[in-house]
Amino acid sequence: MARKSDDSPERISDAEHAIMEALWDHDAPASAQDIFDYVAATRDWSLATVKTLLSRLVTKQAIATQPDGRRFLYTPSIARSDYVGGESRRLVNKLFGGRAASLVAHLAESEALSMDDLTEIEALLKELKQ
Amino acid sequence: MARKSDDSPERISDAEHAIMEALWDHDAPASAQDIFDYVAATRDWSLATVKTLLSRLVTKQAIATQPDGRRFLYTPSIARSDYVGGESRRLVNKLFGGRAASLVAHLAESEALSMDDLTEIEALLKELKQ
DNA sequence: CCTTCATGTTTACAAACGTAATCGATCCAC
DNA sequence: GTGGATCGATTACGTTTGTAAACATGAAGG
Repeated sequence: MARKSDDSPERISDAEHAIMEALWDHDAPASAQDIFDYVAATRDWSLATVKTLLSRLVTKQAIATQPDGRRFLYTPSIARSDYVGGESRRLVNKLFGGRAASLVAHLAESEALSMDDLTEIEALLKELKQ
Repeated sequence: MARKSDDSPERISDAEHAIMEALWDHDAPASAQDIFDYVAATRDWSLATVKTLLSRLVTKQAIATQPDGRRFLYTPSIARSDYVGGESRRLVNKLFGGRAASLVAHLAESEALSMDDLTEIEALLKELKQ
């Protein structure tokens, strides 16, 4: 048998990720031009580049298209929080043997967390624990 | 002018990272063969592949060599904890706008943290806070 | 000495990525 | 209806990555 029509969530590259962020943020279906305008602030890309990235994302099934006249509107087909979760997990697996607590420990020890952060997290944990 | 003899810590790829882990773990200077034996457990690589990755890492100045007879011994030139810190920060910047606390929040909410993890982290925080 | 083996170096090659130009079709304004 | 603007699709091209074979060289054994 073997998987034909797929499952494996194709890896999204850095440049592609910038496009995804634009889509997530601008949370209605957006045209290529919209995305281009949006990312122009941060990335110095040509419209052509944005279009290329959009097609690649469509191929990877990370976004979906819907026709709108003679153009397309694009929508993310995965939720940002799922993506973020996946990437976080990847990192935790790769660097902390899958133990998320180790990540937190590392952040804390390396002072990536301010005192305020600590307090905030502590409150959060308290809430989650009960 | 422009930077000649460099600074920017060259990005380490996934495959290269596996080599780094081997070096960090096997914490004496190691030969290519040593690394090969070491990673054989997890990655089905040929010795040639390991050698290629080692040279690339040398080029990227992530590891240093010291001659040992007619071969080389390799040593990481960056500490694992620095690397881990850098990668973690990268992720936090990319996905959480630089706010590490958001990462923790996300892990917690998405139940990437078990009850035990929560307790463990809570204890950790308590310790760090005072 | 000559063969064999170990070792680093060079070269290889396909896939993914970053970045874009070009092409073909369509729509809009004159 | 014609010329320019606008779109998606196709093609391009250099770099990085994954994976390795081929090559050169020196050591070691017989």
